[in-house]
Amino acid sequence: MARRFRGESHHKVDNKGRVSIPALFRRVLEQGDPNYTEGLNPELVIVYGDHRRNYLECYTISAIEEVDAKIDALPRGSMERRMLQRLFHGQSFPTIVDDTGRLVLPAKLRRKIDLDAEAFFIAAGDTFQIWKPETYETEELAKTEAWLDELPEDFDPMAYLDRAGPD
Amino acid sequence: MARRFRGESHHKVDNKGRVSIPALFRRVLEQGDPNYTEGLNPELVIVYGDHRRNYLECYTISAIEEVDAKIDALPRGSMERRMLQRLFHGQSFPTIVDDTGRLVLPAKLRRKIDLDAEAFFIAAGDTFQIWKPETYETEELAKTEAWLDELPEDFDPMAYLDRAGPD
DNA sequence: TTGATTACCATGAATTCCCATGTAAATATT
DNA sequence: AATATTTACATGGGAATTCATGGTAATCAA
Repeated sequence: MARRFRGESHHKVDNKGRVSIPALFRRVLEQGDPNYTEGLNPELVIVYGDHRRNYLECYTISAIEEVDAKIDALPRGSMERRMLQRLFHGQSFPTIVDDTGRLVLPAKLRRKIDLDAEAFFIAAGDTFQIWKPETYETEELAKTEAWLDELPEDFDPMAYLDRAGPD
Repeated sequence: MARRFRGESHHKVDNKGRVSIPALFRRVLEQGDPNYTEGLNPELVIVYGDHRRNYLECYTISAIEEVDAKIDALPRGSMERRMLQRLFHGQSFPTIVDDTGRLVLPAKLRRKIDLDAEAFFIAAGDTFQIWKPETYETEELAKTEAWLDELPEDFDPMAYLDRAGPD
């Protein structure tokens, strides 16, 4: 597996939709773009999904190519394939990091996740997500808090690490 | 595989049948036309199929050539070959992007998918589709909603990615 | 010769490009 | 260790370009 994204941070979004990508994430995007060479700017793909998803998920080129290959392997005409094509090919936006390390989020994408002056970036394995800070707090945190609350007082999430094997 | 189409958007259709092709799709059409050179306009092939198909499927030149090659490889006189020839050779329309990045859809094609003032474009792997927005919503979306409803409450379609797959 | 198709021109809005600046982080210098 | 120097980062502004769309004139086909 390629290098992973790691970390979280907040960045300003200007009225043209420009937002700085966390510097560490940029390094990963560079390494994940087979066409990237020193001096150039890496490409990436933003998957925004349907109305049920309220954040943007960003893939490196090699990560999205892996997804594409899996989709291609599904039988033509199958519902699974159509669903995934719609999500990854239709509801997505290919773009490129600009010279100053920013991403330009078109109005359509900003509107979709109700983003205004600030964006919250958080790593998620081989992708990273962009959230409206308020949404992240109310939805995501509340969700995991609730989940943790159902577990025994002294439960250690690390326990899950050993459950799933090395696949 | 050549560069993929990615994204979705709505565009106006005027009464001459002119409709803008999403700019990103144009780039892919250009790259997929072996005869394209800077300044010229790329060609493409629109496959409309029989009455059962209610959208237009657009192929780059190299994508359609791949299809043609596969058809040529089928035994002469076989039913499969005849079927595919009818679909890809008969029920299709070769055309070219105009100087302003638009496609001109002849009345016949518009009538076939009941297109009027607006068209919905959506990428699907190495082709893109043109739908009447209402048809897309009622047929495609409704169909997948129904399908999703049959799955467990918390099922994540992404799970399909890991089922099949070349790796 | 009339309706349809194609070629040209026009325009506002959105997007990209290029340059600028203050600040934090890293490195080098006494 | 303390200070100076350089480099990387986050952010902002305006000019230049591309896009989506509409209109009119020229050309074609029946």
